[in-house]
Amino acid sequence: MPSNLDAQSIAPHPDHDHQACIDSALAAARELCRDKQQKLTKTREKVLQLIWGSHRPIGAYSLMDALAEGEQKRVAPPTVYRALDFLLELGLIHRINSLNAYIGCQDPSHEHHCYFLICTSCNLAVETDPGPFQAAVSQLKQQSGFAIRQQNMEFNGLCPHCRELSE
Amino acid sequence: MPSNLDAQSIAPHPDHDHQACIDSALAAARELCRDKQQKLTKTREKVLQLIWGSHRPIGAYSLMDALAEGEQKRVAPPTVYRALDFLLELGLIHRINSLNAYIGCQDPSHEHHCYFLICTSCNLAVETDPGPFQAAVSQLKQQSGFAIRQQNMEFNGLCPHCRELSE
DNA sequence: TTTATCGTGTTACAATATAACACATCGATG
DNA sequence: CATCGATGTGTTATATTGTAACACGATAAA
Ligand SMILES: [Zn+2]
Ligand SMILES: [Zn+2]
Ligand SMILES: [Zn+2]
Ligand SMILES: [Zn+2]
Repeated sequence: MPSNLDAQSIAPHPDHDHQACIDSALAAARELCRDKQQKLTKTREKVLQLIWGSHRPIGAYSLMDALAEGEQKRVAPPTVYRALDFLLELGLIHRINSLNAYIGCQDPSHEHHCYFLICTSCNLAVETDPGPFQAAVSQLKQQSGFAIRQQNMEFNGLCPHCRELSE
Repeated sequence: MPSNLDAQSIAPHPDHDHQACIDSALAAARELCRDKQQKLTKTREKVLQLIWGSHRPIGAYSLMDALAEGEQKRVAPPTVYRALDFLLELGLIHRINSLNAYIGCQDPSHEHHCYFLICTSCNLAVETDPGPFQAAVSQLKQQSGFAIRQQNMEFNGLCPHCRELSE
């Protein structure tokens, strides 16, 4: 996990140095692509950078709008979706199913399950450690007889910042 | 939870008496609507019944197709979505975000979080007990500072039946 | 140079969901 | 009984999210 997050919480502080998040995410992406012999093309890198524009999930069509900024032509949906598919495949981003939106992965260096806390007020999405849940998952495998391959958790509520504001 | 499920697993056995599932689901729905002073209209009841047609999530447009069977006219999307909204609101059904589809709630008598195991082969979706996960959730609340209001888990894998078939 | 592979451009379309407004039903109230 | 308000439905149009199919271009291996 990146180290420039609030020490008291896994949620990024509103005042944190977010450029550092972007830089380290892009650096990690380049490294991962080198390792896996995949090409981080201009389009893919731009999409990843835009996704890392915030810690909030962003939709495919918003990404198209963002890509269009300062350009002559808009890209068509397939262009964005191909980039998203590539980034998803490599684990550089996650899809938030409840929002039809995409967010950067905090730690793409190894595959992992998709566990998120999502603020219903400001849309902040924080990736969390699946570890503490694995005992319950094991039990569930036993009881259900399912061969669980993918875990996806999306919890909603108020982030620390929005809690303060709502008091 | 209904009692006509396989004793060895929380997954419904392929040969179980499914009509009993439908009947008890509809009975529970009528009771809940009476308690909450809500009207289970013809459309709403029909939609609920169709959703309970299987233990697989079904999409809104498939429901529209099913509603059209043997009828002169097709209903328009808003009709189905209104019924779905009503049923979701009352907790009679759940939405499976990863599939854009809807499935009957196993136990609508009290509010609870949405925890599902979903078979990637046959689409069987089994609702599971959030209980074993709550210790980890508490810890997560502490560490994240989030006020968690809603929990949604969707785990994918092979159901017991499909595991056997794939061996 | 040829060929194969990969990434992109472009057009059209599919699938899911909602907005807005008209109408009908029905029970409460006068 | 007559009227009113609340709720549910019908209807049309449209928004939002995502894909299929095929053509083109760059790159790199043979
Ligand atoms: Zn940041
Ligand atoms: Zn927030
Ligand atoms: Zn059944
Ligand atoms: Zn199965």
